[in-house]
Amino acid sequence: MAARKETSTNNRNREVLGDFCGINYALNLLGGRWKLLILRKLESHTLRFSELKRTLPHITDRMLTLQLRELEQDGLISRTVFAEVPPRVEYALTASGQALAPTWQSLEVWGNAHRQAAEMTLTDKQ
Amino acid sequence: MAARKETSTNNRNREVLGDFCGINYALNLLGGRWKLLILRKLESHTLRFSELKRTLPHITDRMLTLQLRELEQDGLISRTVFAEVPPRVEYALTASGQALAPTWQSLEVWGNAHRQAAEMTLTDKQ
DNA sequence: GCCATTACTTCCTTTTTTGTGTGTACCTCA
DNA sequence: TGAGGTACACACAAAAAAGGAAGTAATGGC
Repeated sequence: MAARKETSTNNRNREVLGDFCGINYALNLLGGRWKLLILRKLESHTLRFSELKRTLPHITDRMLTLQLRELEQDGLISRTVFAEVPPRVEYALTASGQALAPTWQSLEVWGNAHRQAAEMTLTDKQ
Repeated sequence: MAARKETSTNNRNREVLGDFCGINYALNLLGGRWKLLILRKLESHTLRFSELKRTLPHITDRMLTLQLRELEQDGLISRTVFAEVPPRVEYALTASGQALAPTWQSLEVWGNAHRQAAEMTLTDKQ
C-alpha cells in the first residue's frame, strides 16, 4: 500500500496542501499513475479485474490491485465480489466518481490541445 | 531535476501512457506536488519568486525552483528576468497555462464537494 | 569592510511510488 | 491427475519525488 510515514515532512506537506485547497485534496486521491485511466474505463460500464487489466497497457496485477484499493477507499469506485469460482469481482464508479467525469474530459481536451501546441513549436524551431 | 532513467519500465510506462491519452499527458506535466497550486496563484497576476514562495506554505527554495523550471519547460509559464540587483524574476501564465484554468477550477469544485461527502459518510459511521 | 537582499545552485538523505517474481485457493473441465 | 482460469497477497528491488542544509553573485546602504 501507500505506507506513508506519518511524521515525514513529505507526508505533512501532502496533508497540509490537501487541507489548503480542493485541488490538492483531489490530486491526493487521483495522483496514482493509473487512476484516472481506470476511472475513465469505468465511465461507460462496470468492468471486472481481468477486463480492466486487458484495457490498461503494461499494468501489472499488483499495480492494478493497489490502485483499485485506493480508489475504493477514497470512495471513487465500488467493488462487488461474486461468490463464484473462478472468482468474479466487478468495479464501478460511485456517484462521486461519476461526478468527476467532466473534469477528466476537460483535462483530456486540454492535454491533446497542449500536446499539439508543443509539437508545433518544436517543428517551428527546426 | 526529474533525472529520469530512460530505460526503466517506470519511465517507459509514463511515456506510453502519455501517448495513449491526453489525460496522462496532462498528468505528466501537472503531477508535481506544487504545480497546480503555482499555476493557480499565477492566474490573477504575475508573481516573482519570493512572492510565490510566501504564498505557498512550507515550500523550499529548491522545490519552488524545480517546479517552476519544469512548468516553464513544459510551456505552462513564462519566466522574465530583470537585470537588476537584487535580482527580479517574474513568472506568468502562458496562453496554454491560462487555458487550463477552467479545468483546475472544476477540479477544485469537485475536490471540495468530495471532501464534504467523505466527511459526511465518516460522521454517519460514528 | 560588512551586512542584507534575491533568486537561485549543489550535494546529499529520506520518503514514496512503481515494478518483479513467485505463490495461493478454489473449482471445472479434459 | 493435471492443467487452467481468477483475483489477488507477499517479499523484495529499483526508480522517482521530495526535502535539508549550505553556498553564491552582484550590488546598495551603513
